[in-house]
This record gives sequence, structure tokens and C-alpha cells, in this order.
Amino acid sequence: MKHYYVTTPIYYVNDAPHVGHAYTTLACDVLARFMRLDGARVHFLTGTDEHGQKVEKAAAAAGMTPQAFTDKVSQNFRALAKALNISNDDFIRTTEARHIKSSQAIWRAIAANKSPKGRDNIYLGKYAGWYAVRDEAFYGENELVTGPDGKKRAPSGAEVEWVEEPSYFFRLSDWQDWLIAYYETENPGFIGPVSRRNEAISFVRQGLTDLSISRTTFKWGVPVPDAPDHIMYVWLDALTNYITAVGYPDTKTDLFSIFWPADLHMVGKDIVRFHAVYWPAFLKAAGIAPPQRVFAHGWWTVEGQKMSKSLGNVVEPNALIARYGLDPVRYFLLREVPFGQDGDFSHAAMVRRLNTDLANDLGNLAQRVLSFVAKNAGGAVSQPGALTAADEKLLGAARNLLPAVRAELAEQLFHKALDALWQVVGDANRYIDEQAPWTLRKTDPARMSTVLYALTETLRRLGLLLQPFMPDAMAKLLDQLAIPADARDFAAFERALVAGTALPAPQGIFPRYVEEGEATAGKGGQKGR
RNA sequence: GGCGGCGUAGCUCAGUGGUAGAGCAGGGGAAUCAUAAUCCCUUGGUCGGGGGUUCAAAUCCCUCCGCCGCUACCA
Repeated sequence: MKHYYVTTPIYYVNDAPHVGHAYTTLACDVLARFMRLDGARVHFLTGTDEHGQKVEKAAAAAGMTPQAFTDKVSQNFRALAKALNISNDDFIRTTEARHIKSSQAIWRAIAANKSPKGRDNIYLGKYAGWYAVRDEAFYGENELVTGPDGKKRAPSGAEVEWVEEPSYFFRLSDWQDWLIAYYETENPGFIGPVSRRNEAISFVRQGLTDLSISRTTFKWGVPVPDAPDHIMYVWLDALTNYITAVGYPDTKTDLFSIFWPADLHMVGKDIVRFHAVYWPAFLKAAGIAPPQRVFAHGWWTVEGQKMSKSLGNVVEPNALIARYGLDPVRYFLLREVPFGQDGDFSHAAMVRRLNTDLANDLGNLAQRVLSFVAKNAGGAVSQPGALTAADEKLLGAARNLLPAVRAELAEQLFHKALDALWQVVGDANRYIDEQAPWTLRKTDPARMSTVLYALTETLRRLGLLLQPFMPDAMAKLLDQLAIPADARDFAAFERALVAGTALPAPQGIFPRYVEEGEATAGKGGQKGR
């Protein structure tokens, strides 16, 4: 049986969920749903990252223990997944016992092995430098700016403090050659898109320095094995979630043996380095296979501006869903922008996609076909006669969509998959106009029947393939085509509609978005007569 | 500073040597099954500027301008 393991990053608990989180999770959800329908056993993981000094401080500020604080805010991300109709199989929290155990196990495994140059992978040293709690990162002296208040700040604007403490280091510098070989020879498709791959390669090529992987100045983290004064660096802890969730350190379980290495870690472009450089090195050092692929998507701006708390323009997923509906939002986010590039979320663009692609092109196609069948073909699947070249062409285009969409999604090209699907939506609209069943009704009822059959069959295939993107809307469409529950996966893609099957009364799937205050007659948009 | 990318129709972008493309927006028409939806036709670009190679350049080379990403660092 095919299998597919896809992960979102674990989200930092004290962030408020915004459209960026929704985007990442949504992309994974579409892949997970597609693979399940395509017959794969799927494990889809998301969760929350709950350790680190920032969380410790936020909890203190809220007058709570870190555990109570994270118990509370972690719910925000479970709620987000629910609101987006996400089909994750597991939700991991880094504060869970299974994860503490797993993180300590990977530490021990890394420490037990030698680097490619025969040295210890982990050694005790001392770290001294400027540290920004907010960024969870160290900065060089020269990067800092001194503000008018006399405080030193990182380029990000975060306050920094001088930190000098004993620290364990990971001998990343010895892994450079192995990483390059992994990117270029062993797994050329490891990082996508290509622009990010090039950046990662050039970063590794210029030389790697050893990485500080423990801290002693705060407590909220996973204790380093046999060194209780130290807690593990948040990123080593966080990345390990991907193997925790499939049972590590118990590598003999079904979960681990079936699903590891992961097929895809979906990430935002800001965390490519952690996933594409540190993570494979940590894993290899621990004697564990690295993941198959890391894909970094872009950022959303809003109405042309960067999203930020200070601008007050952070887009909350719930607000979008309330305004436009869940499935239109899901569609928009994956259709509007070439996946991997940055994009802009604007009300105008959202409405354009909703009204043009969903209401006019697809929704209206379904409505005109199904209501015609209801009124003029006895409300049942029509009996086809001999097929003409035009019929074959439409049906063939619809049939070819499965391999086409499968190929695009194998490379996370959501926008291209949707574009291919909409080509056929257009084909069907052209076909119905050319065949004009409303004329055939009077002149050639048998031919009309064949035309309606070809159209409903095309709708069936479109509905099946669009389920991963818009599960609720496509369930409605497939209901209206009387497709039984056991005929909605891709194994049933060739199981054509049966003539004579009664169809329920058609209902609109995608209502048009009408601006507030705009009359139902529209304003000046009327063409022709 | 180094490496890389981008700059093509009003907007978003595709197109990597051989007569400039798509979607949306704009204009005209057809049809009337349908969510005032659909279909057809159409306006529109000296492909950032300049120079070069070539029979031929959006496409290759040089240079300049503008924007962006990664990364390094200076006095």
C-alpha cells in the first residue's frame, strides 16, 4: 500500500493564529486528502511548539505556570484546524511525555555517534554572545543597533541581552560535505522550490559553524540527558516532533517503519534553514534517515501591505471564513498565487475568484446542467447514445485530469492543479453552448440525452478531484449527482454514472458574493442585453 | 560586499533564438438552459534603458537603472 507522511511546522503557542498559519496547514490538508482518496495510507501531523524562554516569560506575565499557559493557548491552534476543516491524524504538543522521551533519545543517539570526521557529535563548550529572547536567536555585535533608550536591539527590533553560559554544541561543521552530497546527489528534490534550494546550498557551501544546542539560563524546555542544568535548544526539541509523532524512539512500530522518512515537511520560507540544513544533519548524526522533501511556501501581504500587529492588519482566518465561506477561502489561497511565491490577499481579488471561478464558472455550470436535467430529463441520469467526437473530447479531457492533478500535486503545484481543473470547467461551458441541449430538446431528444450524460459525467470527475480543495462544497455537488459514499475515492474515478439513477433537486453550491449596499441587480456590470 | 532572482498588455503572470501569449479588467456581438451566469470576436505591449553577437534576441553576452531574496562584513 502506498503511504504518505506530511507535516506542518509546529506553531509557536503564543502566536495568535493568522492567515499564514492557515495557509501552511491548508496546503498540507489538500495533499493529505488527495493522497487518501488516491489510495494511500496517510499520516498528517500538525501541532504546537511550547518550549522556550519566550513562552516561559509570557506565562509569567500572564500569572500562570508555563504548563497551564500552554495548555490554554495550544487550544487556539486546535480550534484553527477545526475551523479550516483540517483532516490531521495527530496533533502533537512538545510538552507531551512522548515528546520529552523522544527528544532525549535523539540527543543520546546523536551523542553516541561520531561525526563524518570521526569526532564527537556533541561536545561541551561555552557560549558568549548577544541573544534576543523574542527571536530565539543570537546576533553578532555588529548587527546590533543601539536605540534612543540606550538598549541594544537586533535588526528585527528585538531587545538583546549579553549571554555567557556553558553550552553543548553540535558539530555541524563536520556535516558540510555530507549535506552538499545529500542535496546534489542523493536527493536532488529535497528542497523546493528551486530558489530556496539554491539558497540553502549556498549557505552550506560557505561553511558551517558548530551549533549551540543547550541553554542553562532558563528552565522551560526538555532537560538534556545526564546534564540536568541544561535544557535542549528549542529548535532541536521542535524539529524532533516529526519523529516523535511516528513513535520514536520505538523504531520497530508500524507507524515508524511505514511513515518514516516523512514524505514532506511543509514550511514557511523563514524556517528553511532549520529544516533543510540542521534537521537532516541532526537525523543523520542520530543514525536516522532524513526526510524526503522540504517545501517552503511564501508569505501573504494584505492589500499590498506587510501583515503586522502594529499596522493592525493581521488577517484572522475566522474573519475570512465568516465573510467569504470556508471553501472559497481554501480555494483562493491555493489558486491565487503560484505556490512557493509571495502573494497578496485583497478583498477585490478574493471576490473576483469567488464570483468568477466558483460562482460563474463552476457553480453555474453545475446549476445549469443539473436544473436542466431536473426539468427536461426526468430528474435522473440520462441514457447516452453513440458518442460524437465532441463528446469524446470533453470526456477525455475530464478523464485525463486525474493523472494531471496527481503530477502537479506531487510537486506541490496547487495553482497548476487547479488551473488544469478549470480548463475542463471551461471546456464544459463551451460544450454546453455548442451542443445547446435546449434546442435538442425539441429536435433530437436522444442526442440531448447523450449531451446531458457527458456533462454530468464531467461534473462527477471534477467533483471527485476537487474534494481535497473544497470538501464541503464538493460533497454537496456529489450528493446532487447521487454518488454513493463508496464511489467518491479515486478508485471509483472510472465508475461512470448509471443511466436512470434518480438525482435530487439541484441547489446552488457557490452563491455570488454581493457587496453590502449593492443592489441585487448589480451595478453596471450588465453586458449584452 | 558576495551569491541568486526579478523587471513582458491597465492588473497578475506564462513564454529561454525563428512572425509577441493567458487569465482578469475594458469594448462589441450571440444565445437564453443557468447563480444578470455562458459562448464568440475584439482594443491594448518599441518584452526596464543602452550597446553587442546572430540571417534572426523577450530569449545569448556586456553595461546601466529599479526591485527582491539569501549571506557576509566594514569603519
